[in-house]
Amino acid sequence: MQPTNVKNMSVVAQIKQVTAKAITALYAIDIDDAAILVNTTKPEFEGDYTVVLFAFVKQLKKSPDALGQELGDYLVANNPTLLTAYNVIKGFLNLSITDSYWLNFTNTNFNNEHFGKAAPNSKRVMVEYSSPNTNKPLHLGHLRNNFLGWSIAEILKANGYDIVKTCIVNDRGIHICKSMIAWQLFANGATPESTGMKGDHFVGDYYVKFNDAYKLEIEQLIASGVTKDQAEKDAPIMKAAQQMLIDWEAGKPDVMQLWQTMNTWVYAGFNTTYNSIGSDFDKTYYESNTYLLGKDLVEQGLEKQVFFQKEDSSVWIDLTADGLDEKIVRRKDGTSVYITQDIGLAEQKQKEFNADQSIYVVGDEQNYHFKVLKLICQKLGLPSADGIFHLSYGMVELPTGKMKSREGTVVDADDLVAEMINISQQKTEELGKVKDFSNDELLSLYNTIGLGALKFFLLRVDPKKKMVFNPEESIDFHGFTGPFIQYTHARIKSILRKMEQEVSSFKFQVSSIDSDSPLLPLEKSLAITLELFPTVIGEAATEHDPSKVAIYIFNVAKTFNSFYTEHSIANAESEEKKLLRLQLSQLSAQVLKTGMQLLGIGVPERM
RNA sequence: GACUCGGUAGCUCAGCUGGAUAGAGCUACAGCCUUCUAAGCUGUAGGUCAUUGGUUCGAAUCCAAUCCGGGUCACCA
Repeated sequence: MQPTNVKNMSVVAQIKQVTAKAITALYAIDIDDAAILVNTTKPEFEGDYTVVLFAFVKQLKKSPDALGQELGDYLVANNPTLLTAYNVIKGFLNLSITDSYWLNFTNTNFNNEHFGKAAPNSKRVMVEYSSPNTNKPLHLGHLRNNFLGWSIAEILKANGYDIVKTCIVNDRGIHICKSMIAWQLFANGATPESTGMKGDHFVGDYYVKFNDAYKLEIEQLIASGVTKDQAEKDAPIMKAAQQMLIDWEAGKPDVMQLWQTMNTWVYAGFNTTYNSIGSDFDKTYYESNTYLLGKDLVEQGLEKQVFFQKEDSSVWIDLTADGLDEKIVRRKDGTSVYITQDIGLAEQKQKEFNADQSIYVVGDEQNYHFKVLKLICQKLGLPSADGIFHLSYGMVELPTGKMKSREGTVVDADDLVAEMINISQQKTEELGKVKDFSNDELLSLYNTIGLGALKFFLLRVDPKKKMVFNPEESIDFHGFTGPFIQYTHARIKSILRKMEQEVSSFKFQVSSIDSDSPLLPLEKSLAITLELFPTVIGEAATEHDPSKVAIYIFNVAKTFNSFYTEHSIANAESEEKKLLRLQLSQLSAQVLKTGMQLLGIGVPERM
């Protein structure tokens, strides 16, 4: 925090600063701002913010009470624009902020569309997310990944970073070959066009068909007296898939042709899904192009003696000193393993984009992998190494437990999105508030609400934690949900539309407020809540946690709704009050809009 | 087994750089639409913060052990 520009400092930061100064002035002791604990005051006590004094009691050899009195006196006397009163209860120094401070705050920010956002800081961050396999369509787990990736990118942008969004498509490997084999065997030349299916679902079906056929062959083999292990190896369809992978790596023309055709189908399907959920990428990497990367780095690693070779000529790194294992980086046959291409890709990204940080949005089952990846890159001395950050997120489970493709409990992304949009249509029609909307407007509204509900549901919990997706609860549009916030925004916009006269002619300038009508509790708590926005955006970025934003804007919406129910804006007690409330309303709408935008969620003008 | 993450209200989750009587939403119950959108607001009910011990002025938060659950420990990705 730069103490030079007081105007841009949060209230809490200012309190810390003046408290540190006060302690220095009173007791000739240097105190770091960060050492001072400031909380919001509990509602049952008088005051807005509380300085916790216990930490200094011992050092200053004062009783909490005496210290509180002295500090309080000094603070209020020396900061008349910020503080108006104090009281001390036990070791807590409760401070009251002046009304004029809050009036000034709303006055200077209500018309600022960038409120909460930081200026560009000339640092670049790459965010890799989504990273699908091309053998099946996206599911609920991918949605969490996509929403997180998009949101963290937006949050970092709001903190001034230059963002490059990337996607690595896993378009090669045995799983793709399985779909290809099954298509050859069972499709009779069918295509997405001929069947009217979305390409990714079409290909995914053949992946399922492969597994069905494979299972059947295993059963037959076992019935003929073969052991299970042997049957799994011997099943003809599996052998065919493995052969196809070899042919693919050899570049056999007909295999390449089929591979390209089927991937094209899948990409068409993915693009539809990405469009509907709002995912986009500045750069897409394909594993078929990157899987050979990193080979030269293995050589370099051997030269630098970061890696070592075993008798069978396979290449390893010893990470036991770092509490991990030995890890292979090149097979004895000279082919590279997964982590090798990741090292290579990290280097490639660095060359291409030269980012200060590289965030990988990947599930927590790969925690170990990314720990290893970062370590190896560091030991190799790659310039990108220290910037590697694994944004690890927990699995999405159903109330019945984990999603299992074998049991058909996987929630398909397209289905889910469609269902959410459907439900938002039903609810909207039931309420009948937008009967004058055109068809296009209606469709766009259903989309905004349906996706808003879904995205908010998946983003409102800490990414690191696994979460339960309850279909019934997630489609609830009340309480801690996206639609609740969208609704609050629409409400505010409705008021602003109705009071356009005031909005345009007075521009809401409130220069003073009469002493007869100080800030009412709900007015003040709304201002206090709004003032937190820049701090929250900063925290969400440093902790890579969009849920911080979700929880915060829910709070803003709740606080606004209480304020709105209690106080009339159009028929306020005085002109000053009316303008103040208009300012608070406009700033609330602004914060809700920006906050939702950071989550990738739109807010309607009406709903 | 080793490593790792978690266990907070009936359910889903906040709170965890130690601070006042642990908070939301959902559910249940009771109220509030002649006044700016009731997808709203207000209230009631709901807790041994997994257990035990420790650290200290103070522990849901830090430490240790135990119990329970997830993940990882592939020449898969």
